[in-house]
Amino acid sequence: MSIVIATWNVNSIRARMAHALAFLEARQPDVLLLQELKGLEFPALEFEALGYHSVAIGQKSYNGVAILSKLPIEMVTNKLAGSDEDTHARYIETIIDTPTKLRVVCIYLPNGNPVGTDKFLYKLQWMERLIVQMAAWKNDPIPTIIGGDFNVIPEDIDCDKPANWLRDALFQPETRDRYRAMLAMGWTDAFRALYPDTRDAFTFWDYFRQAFERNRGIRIDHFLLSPALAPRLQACEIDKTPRAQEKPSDHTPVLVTLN
DNA sequence: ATGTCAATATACTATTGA
Repeated sequence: MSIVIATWNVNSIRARMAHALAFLEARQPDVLLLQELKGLEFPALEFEALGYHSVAIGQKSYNGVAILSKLPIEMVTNKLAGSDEDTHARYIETIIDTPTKLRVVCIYLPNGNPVGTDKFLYKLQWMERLIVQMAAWKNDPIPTIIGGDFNVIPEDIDCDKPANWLRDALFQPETRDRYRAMLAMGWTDAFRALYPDTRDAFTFWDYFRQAFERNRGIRIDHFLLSPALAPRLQACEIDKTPRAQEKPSDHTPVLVTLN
């Protein structure tokens, strides 16, 4: 008895609907986390026709996240605690009956570029708020999985060439320190735990300069497992198929299998 | 500095965010 959870930044659900439906048909994950919906409308009925319930929080033009689930799903909140001013649609927290309860959290962590602006400070503050939440969940009886676009390049081996990313918010020491603080608390990076030395395993490639064809990418879409959940990690796979199709998202899906 | 894509307003083009 195992459960498969996938995450994918689709870069507009409207533009990527055919890709999303094809991915669900091909891989049949039990749960799919989506980021960067880029609109207020969410096509819940089309996903329901494939047997997926959904919860979504949209925003005009930017951001937006959703969770699709074949299993019963209950929305807990769509706001990350710790700020009254933050109106971005970047967070959904749910409980899914697997049939034992599992806390499934979908995040679209702020990009933070350019460094030295309010955007970068917002990113760091958002990470601080998430860390506070993760500390609270660490000892909760319900195991937790956090998946999504973290906009963090954790280590040098998670990019094609560190020199290309030195000025990028995704690669700053402040950013990486906060990600490492999450791991230091006892959370597990699912992909890296299974493949500690694997290089050139990326989840995002820029649209320009034939970055995908040359595999000049970064690994920024992650699954973090709470200490109680980590022993149930079975597999983690980056599926590059959707990125190779016509008019793709710049990200490709990651799938994790839990027993 | 460059490059590409998607959404939107400024609307057969420019701006913004990524």
